[in-house]
Amino acid sequence: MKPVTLKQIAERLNMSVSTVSKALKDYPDIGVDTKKRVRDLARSLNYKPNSLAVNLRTNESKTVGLIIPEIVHHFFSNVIKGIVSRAEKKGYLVIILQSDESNELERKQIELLLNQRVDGIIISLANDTDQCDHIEGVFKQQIPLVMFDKVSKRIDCSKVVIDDRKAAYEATKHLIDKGCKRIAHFRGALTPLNSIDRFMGYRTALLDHGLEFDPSLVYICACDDRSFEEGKENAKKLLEDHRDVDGVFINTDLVAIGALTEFKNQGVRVPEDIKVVGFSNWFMSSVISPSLTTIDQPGFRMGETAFDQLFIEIETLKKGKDLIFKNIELETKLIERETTG
Amino acid sequence: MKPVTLKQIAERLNMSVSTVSKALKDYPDIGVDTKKRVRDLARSLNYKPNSLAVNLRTNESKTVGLIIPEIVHHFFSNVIKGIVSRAEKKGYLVIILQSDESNELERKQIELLLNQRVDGIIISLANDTDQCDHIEGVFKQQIPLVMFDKVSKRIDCSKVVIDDRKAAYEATKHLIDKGCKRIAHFRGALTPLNSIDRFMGYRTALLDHGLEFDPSLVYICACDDRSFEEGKENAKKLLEDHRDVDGVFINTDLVAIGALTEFKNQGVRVPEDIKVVGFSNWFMSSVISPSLTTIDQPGFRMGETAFDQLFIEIETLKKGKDLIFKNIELETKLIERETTG
DNA sequence: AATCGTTACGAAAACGGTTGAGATTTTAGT
DNA sequence: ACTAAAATCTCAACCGTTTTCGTAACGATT
Repeated sequence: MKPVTLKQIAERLNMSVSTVSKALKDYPDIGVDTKKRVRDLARSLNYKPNSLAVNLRTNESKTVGLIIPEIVHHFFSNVIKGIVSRAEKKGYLVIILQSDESNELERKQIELLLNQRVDGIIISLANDTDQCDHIEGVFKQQIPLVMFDKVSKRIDCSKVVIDDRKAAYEATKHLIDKGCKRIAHFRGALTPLNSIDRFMGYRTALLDHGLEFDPSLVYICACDDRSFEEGKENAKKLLEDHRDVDGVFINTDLVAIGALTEFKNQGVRVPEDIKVVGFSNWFMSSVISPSLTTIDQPGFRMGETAFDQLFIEIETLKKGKDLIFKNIELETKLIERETTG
Repeated sequence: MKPVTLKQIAERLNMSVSTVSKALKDYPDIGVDTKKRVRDLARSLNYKPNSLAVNLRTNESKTVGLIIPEIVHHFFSNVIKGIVSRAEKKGYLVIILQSDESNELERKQIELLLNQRVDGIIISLANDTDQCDHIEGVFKQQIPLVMFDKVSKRIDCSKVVIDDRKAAYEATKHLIDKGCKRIAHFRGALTPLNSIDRFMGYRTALLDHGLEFDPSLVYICACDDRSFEEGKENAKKLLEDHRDVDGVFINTDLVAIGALTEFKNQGVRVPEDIKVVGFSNWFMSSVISPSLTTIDQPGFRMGETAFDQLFIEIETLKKGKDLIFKNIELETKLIERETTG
């Protein structure tokens, strides 16, 4: 009923616990026949080491923590999947927590993970996280931490990101190439780095191609769970303010889909009257009509990469060596679909 | 640098480790002033109990395992969110694994979780899981297990489900009420219980309302990552075989969206020529055009409920009492949208 | 016969906390 | 003053493994 322990095996075989332990771990100082006897019995009793004990002894938990702003989200669930799949291969388990875009929750959850003695942490910061002392705490405990997607310049650690600026530049340039002369931008919140970078990419692309940058064409949205509505609202405002706009680059697919809906409701034709480019390549963007041109943000690979880097750092730290932080930028690509057709 | 231990506190205060431990846990046999001294120091040193040690001693890990077929999935990510949020409130952490709809992986992952000594397991079975001896193993270890969504009749345990049959009945009846006379059904794979139940609900609804049940109107799809394509393919076949069909009830929203796409491509008007009802109420169903009438499957609440039940069972088992398995059915509701407008 | 080197195993400390059973001191009751 | 009863604190075992160090046995070497 209760799981078998080394002790029970030792008693049955009339040997000491240490011998059994060593036999199972193939220590050279155990006789071959003893090893065989131990292993046979262990197998037949279905012995599995108690990880709680192993963890305590070895001072590692073989688990990593993952904190993301929102679980129900195409991009993040892809990241989760990437992390989980890599972790499993390396014998690690993943504990998931959701910060709900709240800095405060994020703090608590980091505490939680530290108390749980996770071997490492992967995090995408909440939107309202600007001060990061809670993150510093992680390094004090000698636990590696990798950031992805929403990162902070303030913290010195490995980061897995895309080149938001470049991607946004490409998206905007695509609109220009398609003949757009007056291009609006629905940007994300003001603090997150990636939202800033996308904005910068948009602006640079305009200026590089001899188009005027007009701040009144930039609309802000929080990109939270109201994204879709925000897209509609911004689109509505846009149509009221600027009837001459012929292209929009939008910070997130979901917002873009909201905008598309509003355009359709008001009889504005896409792509004939306005062309639209989104960001992230949510699955639904490929199945709506008109399908949405967007930037593919490789969530799955970001997850994989983030874990791989974390794993390297865990191993490095175990060997007592110094960490070398990497800034890994993954390639994005423009997916051309009907909204810029 | 390294986390503070009880021992260190004890030494500083010239008392024994046990006194410190008890003081922090508010044992009645420790003096009030001692308690205060201990607590003050513990706070100032930022003491946090080492959960690895606590876990070993108390023989509980304060973590639960969750196995789902697919992480990147609107329904499942909602479930995850529900579970994680409830677990966190009760001081539990959640380890997530993905079975990828593979029975074999499922086995391994259950092993993994058992070795990790999780306090409980929540699982939605893989499509191809029909024999369940690996699940029996969980109960042998006295670890509670709760199934949700894709459950098995073969296993005696608590289950959180929706009344698939009733929901499917309602969906089909809705089509009938809207005037459909010849209603097709795109069903899920053959083994999963919920796919069978939905099929039964569909059939019963037809018969109850004097419509003929025609097996050739039933199409099968695996509902895996090719769902969207499957929807298109089935729709294509349907249009080839049965031009007279005026309504379809489809096992999953994503398949339905694939079907809608094919209908649109072929110039079949929805809802005028064919009315469509999906299942699950994926977020995207509300933002596509025409928006999809569907059955709302409360993923978040299912997650919450599953964890709550698991929690009850964990507590029950701790007290040494016998478990009472519950079969919890959550309410679904029909969301009427444009595809049956 | 004393020394040495192997080989094969065991004892015991450790990891960091929990907890019941004493031990010691203080307080109260007669 | 003497004892019973509280009140407070410490001991020590324990959870299941890992790992260092010690040592017994035995044949080989000098």
